[in-house]
Amino acid sequence: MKRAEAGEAGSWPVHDQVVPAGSSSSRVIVHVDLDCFYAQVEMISNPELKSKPLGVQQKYLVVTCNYEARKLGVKKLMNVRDAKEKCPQLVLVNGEDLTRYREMSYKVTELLEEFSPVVERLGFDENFVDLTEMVEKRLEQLQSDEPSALTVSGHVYGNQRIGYKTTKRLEALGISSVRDLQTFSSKILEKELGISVAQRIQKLSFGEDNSPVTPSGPPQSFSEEDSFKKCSSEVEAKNKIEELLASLLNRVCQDGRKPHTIRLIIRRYSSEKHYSRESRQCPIPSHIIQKLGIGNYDVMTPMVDVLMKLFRNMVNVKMPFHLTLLSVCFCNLKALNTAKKGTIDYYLTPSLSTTSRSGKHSFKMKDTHMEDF
DNA sequence: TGGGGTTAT
DNA sequence: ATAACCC
Repeated sequence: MKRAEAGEAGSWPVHDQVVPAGSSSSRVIVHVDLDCFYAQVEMISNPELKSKPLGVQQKYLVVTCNYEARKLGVKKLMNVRDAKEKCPQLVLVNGEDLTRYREMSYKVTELLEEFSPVVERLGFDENFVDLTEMVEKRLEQLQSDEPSALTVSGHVYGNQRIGYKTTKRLEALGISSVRDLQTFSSKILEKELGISVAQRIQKLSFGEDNSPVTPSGPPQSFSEEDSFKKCSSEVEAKNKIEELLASLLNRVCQDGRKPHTIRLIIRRYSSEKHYSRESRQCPIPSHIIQKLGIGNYDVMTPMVDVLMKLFRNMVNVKMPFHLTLLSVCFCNLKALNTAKKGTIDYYLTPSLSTTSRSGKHSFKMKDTHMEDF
């Protein structure tokens, strides 16, 4: 059972299931959910914060806070004004740069991968670990050592969080609780939501989730975004895009793989709630891809040119415009190593160094190939 | 509502 | 390219 959360039973009708010992279908999946992760990272960085009510701020939101702050009435995603009003002593740190959170997040995942490689990430602060194999092996070991009555049982809890849109559609059908969903006609639900969504959520309503834990592996995309009150000129947009791109290039450089697609995302100002984004993407020209490992100096300008073309494709710069968000995304990541084993290119990777700027590129031996010798 | 991510269509 | 979902 995945996504089982004992703590959240609350008002939800809970469906406990006994997992029989040795049952061939039972799986052992641990859900590791770190609470107030960003705040914890900040407290590790600066232990003086540990004794204080701490909030992590992004723009005018307190996106998360530590327990001290929670005791004093601060909630996740609370307005900074409201939070300060509730808790004037609240210490705020800026958490708009996710670099350290992302790094710590992957450290947690890597730690869990030592128990089993089957670890699925969900956001930066949740991991699902499939420990079935480990448990089965230990069970075998125990049974051969001491074949006394060995019974293992556990229980799982059904938990439902249906997404915003689906919630609205279900409400329209008069479905507002898990019980309602359990008893609702499958046929009608399938007609309303499509067979895929209908069957899945109805199984979930009974606490049945047999979806596998899918190892996340390295990320499929890298993106950087920035929101703001107003961006209404091309120059302004270009400056912001350059900032986002610079950070992204550093990240891509460290990752080692090469993105083959680039996307620009905008959010236009709208007085209504609507909150919708638009994007344009295109393949990254191959001559730029080739230079990607080498350092950012040579790629910055041509890449900005590409992005500004995407920008003008979306935004008519001859007309007034008002944007509230810009985001750049690298995706379609490829393991760069098209080089054949045994050739010199296979063993060498372009490297950042002082000589690379003067036109003489340098190369580093890849650690992963040391074992080849 | 931030600044990210994923998968399905 | 967008929509919907997750945190």
